[in-house]
Amino acid sequence: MMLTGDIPPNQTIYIKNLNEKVKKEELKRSLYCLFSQYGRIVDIVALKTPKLRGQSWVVFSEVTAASNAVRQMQNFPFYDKPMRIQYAKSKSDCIAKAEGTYDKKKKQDEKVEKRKRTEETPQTGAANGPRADSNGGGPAAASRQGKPSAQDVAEPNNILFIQNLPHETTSMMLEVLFKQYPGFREVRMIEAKPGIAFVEFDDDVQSSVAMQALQGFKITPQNPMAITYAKK
DNA sequence: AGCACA
Repeated sequence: MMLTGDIPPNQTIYIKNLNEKVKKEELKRSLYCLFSQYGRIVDIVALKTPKLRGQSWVVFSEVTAASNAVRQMQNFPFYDKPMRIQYAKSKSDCIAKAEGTYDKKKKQDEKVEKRKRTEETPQTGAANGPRADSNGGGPAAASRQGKPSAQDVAEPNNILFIQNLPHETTSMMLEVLFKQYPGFREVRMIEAKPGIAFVEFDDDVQSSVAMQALQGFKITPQNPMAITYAKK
């Protein structure tokens, strides 16, 4: 059975059937969030060009991480669409560069070849207007500093309170993370309060397992999440 | 469906 379509293992995975409505930056962050459970991620490539939208490359530092990701996240519903994951067909530039095997000249030659091939195909002039590739503003890392004194530390219960999230975190991203743990019920976020979330489990044992597992998890390198029990 | 490194 050729689950990976005959492509040899690669430390980069190729993901297709991604939801094309998701903006590039958000997509990258969510992919990072989702796949960093399998290993160190070196790079994520996502382009919104007509030919490349709906696809991404996630580069791991280890092939084994990529292998696990291919198997375990296959068909995972992500933004309402099942991800289709394969190994990438070629080595990522960032890896070649790190290995010192990156050849810029050769690279350009390949591009020229591809150009020729696509130009042989006659184009019918049905162009859409240019798409605005609007970058959302950079992360305004301005969360409040607050050392809880012993008396306001909540006792263990089934609801977790998450702080220090990047402001662009979505409930979908958190759901992806927390639903890996048994007893997961739901994520709640409040429009007016970015950077925090509540995650509910069936009971306090299950919420505690998830807390241990995800304490300090970084959705972006600057944002280790801080998990406590919610106050009742 | 679509394999790049803007």
